[in-house]
Amino acid sequence: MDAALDSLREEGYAAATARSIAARGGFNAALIFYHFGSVDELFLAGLERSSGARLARYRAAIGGVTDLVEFVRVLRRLYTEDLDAGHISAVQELVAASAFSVTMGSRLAALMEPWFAFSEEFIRQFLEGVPFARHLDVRDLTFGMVSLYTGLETMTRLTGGDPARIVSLFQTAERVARTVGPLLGLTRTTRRFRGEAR
Amino acid sequence: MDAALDSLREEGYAAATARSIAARGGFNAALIFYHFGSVDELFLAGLERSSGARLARYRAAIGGVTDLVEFVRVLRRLYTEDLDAGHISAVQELVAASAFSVTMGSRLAALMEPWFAFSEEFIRQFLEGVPFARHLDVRDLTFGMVSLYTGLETMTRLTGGDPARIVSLFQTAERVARTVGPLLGLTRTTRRFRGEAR
Amino acid sequence: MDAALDSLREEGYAAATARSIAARGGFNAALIFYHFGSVDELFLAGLERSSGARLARYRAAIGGVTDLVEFVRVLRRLYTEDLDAGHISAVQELVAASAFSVTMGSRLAALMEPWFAFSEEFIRQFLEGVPFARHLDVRDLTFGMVSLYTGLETMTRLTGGDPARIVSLFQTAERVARTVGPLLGLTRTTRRFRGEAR
Amino acid sequence: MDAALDSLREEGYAAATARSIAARGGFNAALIFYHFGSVDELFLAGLERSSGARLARYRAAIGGVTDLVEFVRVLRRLYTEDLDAGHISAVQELVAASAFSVTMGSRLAALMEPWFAFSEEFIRQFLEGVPFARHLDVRDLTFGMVSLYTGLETMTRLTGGDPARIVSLFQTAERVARTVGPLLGLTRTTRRFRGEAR
DNA sequence: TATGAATGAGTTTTCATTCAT
DNA sequence: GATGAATGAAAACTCATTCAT
Repeated sequence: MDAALDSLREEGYAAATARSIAARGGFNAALIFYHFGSVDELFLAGLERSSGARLARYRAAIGGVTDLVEFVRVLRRLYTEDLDAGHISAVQELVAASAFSVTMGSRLAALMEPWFAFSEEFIRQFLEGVPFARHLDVRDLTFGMVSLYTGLETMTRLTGGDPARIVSLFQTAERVARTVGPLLGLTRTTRRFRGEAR
Repeated sequence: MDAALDSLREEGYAAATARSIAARGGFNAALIFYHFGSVDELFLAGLERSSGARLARYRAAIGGVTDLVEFVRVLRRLYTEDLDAGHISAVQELVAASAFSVTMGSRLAALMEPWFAFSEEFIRQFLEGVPFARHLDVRDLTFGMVSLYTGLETMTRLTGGDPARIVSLFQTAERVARTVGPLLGLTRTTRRFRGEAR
Repeated sequence: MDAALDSLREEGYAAATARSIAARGGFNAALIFYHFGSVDELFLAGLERSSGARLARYRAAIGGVTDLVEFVRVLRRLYTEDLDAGHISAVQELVAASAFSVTMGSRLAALMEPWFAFSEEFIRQFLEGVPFARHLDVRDLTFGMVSLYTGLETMTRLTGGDPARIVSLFQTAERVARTVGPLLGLTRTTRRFRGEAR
Repeated sequence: MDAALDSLREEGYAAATARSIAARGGFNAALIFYHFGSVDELFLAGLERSSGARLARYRAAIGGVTDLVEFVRVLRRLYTEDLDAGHISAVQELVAASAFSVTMGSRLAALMEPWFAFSEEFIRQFLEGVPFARHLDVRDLTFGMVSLYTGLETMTRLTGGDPARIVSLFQTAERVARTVGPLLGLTRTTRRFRGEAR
């Protein structure tokens, strides 16, 4: 699975063939079919495993954040980590490649489901008690956020992979958060300071 | 070129083979190589042509807009049009598929350049005179906007292609624009009312 | 025809396609078929033309030579000329490529026929009155000479195309001629001095 | 490898396609790529194998010969054997076909290297102690001999493949050797008769 | 559980040649 | 005499997958 994901992010879906994966992992290509049935299933298995681990990390890091600025900051760290590790690359490759395969598409969609759920839950919690929230559809925000998150990766790669843009972008986001957040009452920092421990 | 782009959006990059394109267009597959040299070159030629036409349409529709709400509304119309026509699909397919090909990647990046330029110019013009703008890096906003724009397409397709989500999302965006715009002085409606013709 | 022969010697038979020849000559590839019927026929036509011209040159330069050393010297000049001009290259390419085509093979053999005839005639004349000649079969000498002549070109090209080897080889040949010629009575220089003008 | 070489000598390079080789050998054409990567690599592998075996045979048969006439005789036997087996044909086909491919050309040149080395070593040894040798450049003789050896094959094939010419040619060579050898002291027969065992 | 070999289906690409204009 | 477009046949090569061992 490691070899498969490595292949995916370093060479792309088209070049991540059974032979190439096997070469990378130092095993016989037929083993892929013995254990996983097909190359795509191997990718899915790998993704399932890594996806779970990553989601847990996101939950731990983001879960209790109630401040918009803090949120942006944490997200930046997570994002650059993921970018470095190539996690998003791997997913994006599969998503793009199997966008037209009904089976693969739904398998991948299922894989993303927990992420949508987590995002939604988090955003919902974040907006709780915020007056402005009645203008917002949480599902829309979730969808937009996930789309942006993955879209950034694609665009970064396309434009040469320079992470500077991403860093700068998160800084701008932070400044927006700092300014807009309070205006919309999107920060519950104050309340937190009133003493409830977490 | 039509057949190629149709293939690209309806079957995806992997299935958009010379043979399949030729079958769709009713001509001999060898013609692709005779005229374009390679399948990828054909895709690029098609994209170049459609990209120019689309950009012109965007310029015409968005160019003079100075109101954030109006902007969101126009963008929604353009986006759903594009989504229907499959323009973004075609680009996304190519982008994802050639993310690892240095040559194709840079060709595509070059193709997107005018879009970045247009977005940037528009955003810059939009923020002119807006006090809040000093918190914003225009290049970041541009990058984020383009990424979101294309990312939405991928995610829409992955989750079944239901356009309802997109419609709803733009409605939410409109509501945000309506509320946040004035707060940040992002609307120059007032000034426009002061009589300067456009 | 010029374009075809140029293609042949500079790119080799496999790469000397109708399209490439036409591009080199600045005309439409279909013209080849209009005028010559096929690419191979074009090659043959070109070869026929150049072969005649070259043979005339050989005849003029070698015809009256009766001294072995002089012969080697003249041959060296002709050979390096041909090597530079790529004449032998072109022939060799065709010979090798059509060695298994009965039609092409016999056409080429026919093309070489005058060369064999000339060589044979020259050698025969050269050996006239030479006592050692009774040990020699003129046809064998001819065949060997032509084979060596063309074989040298192939081997030169294979080993990097350095003409220094050829130069050196002809020098060695000259020294052999100088030593061996008189021993075998292969020089009629003396007789020529007895007054017959040339 | 056998099928490939057979194809090469019986049909020529152009017709020795993966399909034709596979048909001849009774296996799937894809196997060629599985095992050798490309058709050319297969040819090289085959040639490498057969070249080694042939060189060993030449060494054994020619190695100890010190008499020029004997040498011609042995060479005639070897040559007709090779001609029958098509060894030279195969090489010539490859040499001619890949004369313009830098990679293939150098691979083939490397393959011929041991032959040049062997020829040179043999000739050097042969000329040892021969006074006339100071007129001769051993590298030139080697180059000329190899060129003639292979050139004869091409020309034989071109002129219909009749081996009679070759037989006759070697007979002439033998007669020349018989006459010229002693004149130049190219025979060490005498010395051998003086009793030194070999 | 592992492997090397095998294969069929499919891909891009090339090219001589034809043909309507 | 010239051209651009078209095409069928065939080439090299790839790859997921199978299978005997």
